[in-house]
Amino acid sequence: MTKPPVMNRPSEPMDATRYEILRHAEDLFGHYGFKKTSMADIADRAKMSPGNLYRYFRNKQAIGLAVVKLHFQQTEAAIEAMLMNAEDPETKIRMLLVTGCRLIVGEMARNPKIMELVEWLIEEDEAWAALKEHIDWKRAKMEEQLKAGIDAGIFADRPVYETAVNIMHATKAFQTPHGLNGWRQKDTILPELEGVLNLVFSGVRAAGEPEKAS
Amino acid sequence: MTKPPVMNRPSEPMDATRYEILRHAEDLFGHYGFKKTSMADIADRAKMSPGNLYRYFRNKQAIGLAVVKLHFQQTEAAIEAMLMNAEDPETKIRMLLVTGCRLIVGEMARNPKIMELVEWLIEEDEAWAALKEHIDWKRAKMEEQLKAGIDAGIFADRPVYETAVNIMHATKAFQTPHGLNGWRQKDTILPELEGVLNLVFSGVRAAGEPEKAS
DNA sequence: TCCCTGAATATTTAGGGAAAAATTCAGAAT
DNA sequence: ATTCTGAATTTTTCCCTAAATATTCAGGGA
Repeated sequence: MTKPPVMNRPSEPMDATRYEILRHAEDLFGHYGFKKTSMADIADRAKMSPGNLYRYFRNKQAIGLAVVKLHFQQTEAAIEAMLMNAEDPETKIRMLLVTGCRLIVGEMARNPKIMELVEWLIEEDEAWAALKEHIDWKRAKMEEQLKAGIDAGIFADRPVYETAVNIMHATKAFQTPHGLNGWRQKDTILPELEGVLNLVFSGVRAAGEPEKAS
Repeated sequence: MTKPPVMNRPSEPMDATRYEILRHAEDLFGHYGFKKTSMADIADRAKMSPGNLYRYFRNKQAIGLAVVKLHFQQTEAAIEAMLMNAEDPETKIRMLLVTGCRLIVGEMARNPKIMELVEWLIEEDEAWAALKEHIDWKRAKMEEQLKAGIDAGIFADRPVYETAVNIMHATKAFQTPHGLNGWRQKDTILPELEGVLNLVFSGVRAAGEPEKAS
């Protein structure tokens, strides 16, 4: 049984009215979609006049963006929680990426309207910065684990930032709603991501073969 | 994992009329875009009546698809030519992917209208099979080189099909018009692909560390 | 002053008929 | 028989206006 998604308490300071608007907006966007939800609908639910919404948000898109940002925050919190269960750096990196992917896929099934909103906002260049922040967050987490793995002698000693960026690129198609749409059947995604991760950790070259200058 | 058969891809039998239609259609699609080119336009250029087009193509989409297939064939030919310049398997695999990416990026700059057509056809599920064939072609080429590398002792001895699939997934975002649109500035793509390839060939783990069961 | 309302204004969307384009087809041309 | 034409038919797009919606703003109540 799946509980309906409950929004987390936002981490940024946010007054009660602002939060009240977001709560109802998320609910309505999820039910009817972003475009079919009117400012009047939101105002009704939040028991205020349409005009008042503009004291808290520049416009309707800004409300959509705030909802999306909350979802990113939730995802990050869920990933943090997951990471507590793992011991070694490799497993943590795998979890970081697999959990992220699983959450998006689950969200696309459970809450397609919100995912449409994310995609649309990204196309409109609105959510680009937010998505980039989320990706940077993941990459930074990964850097920590790469560092730990190198210190433990498990990973080859290579620059962590560059390596993290490369891993992010190699798994890019598994991490954005945009990229995930490229797949036809969503149920093969996780094994495929596992495959890429196996490759990424092992590499193609035989042990002892020198690296090529590219 | 089950390997799909690699089928011969002889271009469909193409008589002079059929080719004449395609020539002009490609030209018009490139100039005005697929949707703004009418069957009447194509018929005019090809000096025939609109009705006659339907003796050679089921409908307008089929013409678009044929144009796209031609582009895939051209790309494959260009890649084949490139591969002749390389000696060792690693360089060949790198070229296979880098050249493919470079060609798409170049094509997107030079011929954006045709790339839009590709994307649109894929969304309409029309060109999906053609794209899949193209991807399978690349993957099969890669398998050959993996095999050669393993035989030469340069690559670790792992199943070539699975490895090739994983490499394709890891570079997916660099290989489809769809995926490439996810990038903001196209001029950083090639270095980023190089980075992913370095990672893929070297792997993250330190030499001698055992592989994990995933 | 601060928070808010609701009517006024600006912008976007929806519906429906006209125009254009896609597709079909009866039969002409070769 | 085969290839092709051009008008007839079906489907899609375009365009325009009414209606819906987004956004602004002048002012009301704490």
